[in-house]
Amino acid sequence: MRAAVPSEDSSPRNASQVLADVRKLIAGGGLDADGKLPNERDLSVQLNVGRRGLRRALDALEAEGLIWRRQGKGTFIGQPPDPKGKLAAEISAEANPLSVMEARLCLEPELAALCAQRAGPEDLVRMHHLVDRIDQTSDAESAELWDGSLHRLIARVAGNPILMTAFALLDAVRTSQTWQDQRDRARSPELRRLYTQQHRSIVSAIARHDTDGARATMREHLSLLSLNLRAVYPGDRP
Amino acid sequence: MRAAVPSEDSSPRNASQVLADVRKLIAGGGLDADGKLPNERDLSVQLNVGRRGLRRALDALEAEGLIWRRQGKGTFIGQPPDPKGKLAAEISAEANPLSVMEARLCLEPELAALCAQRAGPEDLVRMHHLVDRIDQTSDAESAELWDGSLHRLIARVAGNPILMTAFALLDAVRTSQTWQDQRDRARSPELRRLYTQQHRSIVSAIARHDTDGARATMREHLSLLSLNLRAVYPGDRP
DNA sequence: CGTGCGAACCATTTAAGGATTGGTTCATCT
DNA sequence: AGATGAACCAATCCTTAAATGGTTCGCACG
Repeated sequence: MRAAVPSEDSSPRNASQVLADVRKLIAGGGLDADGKLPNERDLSVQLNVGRRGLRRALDALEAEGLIWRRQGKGTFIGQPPDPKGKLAAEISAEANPLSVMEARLCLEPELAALCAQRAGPEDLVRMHHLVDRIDQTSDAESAELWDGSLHRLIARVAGNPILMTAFALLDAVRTSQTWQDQRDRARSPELRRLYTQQHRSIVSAIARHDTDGARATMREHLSLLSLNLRAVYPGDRP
Repeated sequence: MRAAVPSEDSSPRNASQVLADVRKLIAGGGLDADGKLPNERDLSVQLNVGRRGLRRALDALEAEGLIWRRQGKGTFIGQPPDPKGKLAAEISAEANPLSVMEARLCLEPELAALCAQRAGPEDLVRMHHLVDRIDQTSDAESAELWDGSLHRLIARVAGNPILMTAFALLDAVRTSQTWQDQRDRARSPELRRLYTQQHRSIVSAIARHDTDGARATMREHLSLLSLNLRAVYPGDRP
């Protein structure tokens, strides 16, 4: 490809082609459970572009909030987990799915409210990107990653260190547990549409800086999740 | 030593000699900054006792609370550090009094609501007892301690492991900070009466299992604290 | 037979070294 | 001047061996 078009105005075209290729890769699913992309050296060979050119595409996607990168670790889709979550999980007692959901219902509406107070234009653009990704992804595992990323971004933009750590603990517990049952992910198209609508409502309330609206829509979303969880995990209490 | 007294009633005497030797070592200083003792194998040679005998002495000292041991790590004088300590310190570096209060306003009303669902008779007795103690204590520092105990009890009775961990971190950050200004504690009799009234309202709502009431009264209490805090720490945001 | 002892084995933590991965710089080419 | 590939740098991870406390086993002695 590069050899075929070396003398054309290759720079803008080639860069946008690479960007499109990486987008396709991100959208295509089939990545590891942690959403890890191939390393830069492999990916540049795979996409037939120099590493430097690839990095420029990755820079753009990172700015959009669709990927995160860490030197020595790799490149991953979505938003990064807060490292304090793992630490917090070490000192926390065991939690079951119902108590995790209960904690989410207490915490995340408040985070959404704070996020609505503090979100800037760039944050909102990223949230919209993530909602789009959730919507457009067909495989359940990727949808889960994008979904988790949206919630991570909201928690981060909320801007409170202690609450962020609390959220990170929830995030760490949720992603480390094997009670992610297959049924939990087999979402009917109906349900998926409803979730997406709820995500859009949350982000819309945040965009309007509507604190109460954000709190209410997040609570609504999590209540629905809670209902579905209880159908799978009956129990008298968390 | 053992060779010199093999035929006497050596067991109790030898054991107490070993115990005394280890005590001397503990009291003598000259250990590392982290209070680490030599490993058991070295120490048994040093004190001319078998490892098994040494372990019996160490068992006794551990039971007395003078040392702590961890497999793979070593034996240390004193008590183990609080596992929350590192994480709380990290959070503290990013937090300020306003953000701590903000987190309290988000978290503690929810804890009070869960507590109202789950409190048993014994819990209520303890809560009333603590409220009485806060009321009856004349010095500000003690009142602060009882106050903290009440909030901790509420968080515990709420019964959610994740939220409990979040609260514990919040508590650790709060109590470790030097922002505990003396003015913060010099509460006028007027204000103290109001706080006590609020504490009673909270516990009363909890006793009635009035979830919304508990949430509202806790929020009211913390909002007043927040107001007073803002008077001391002006700032546009947490 | 019961108890103590040393040796051996087991389980957890730590440290070190090499491999992997992203971040940056340098030299060369267009 | 900008793009490119190669080389170098810095951070993270993984593996392995060593260090350390926890426990068991076999033997000796009273």
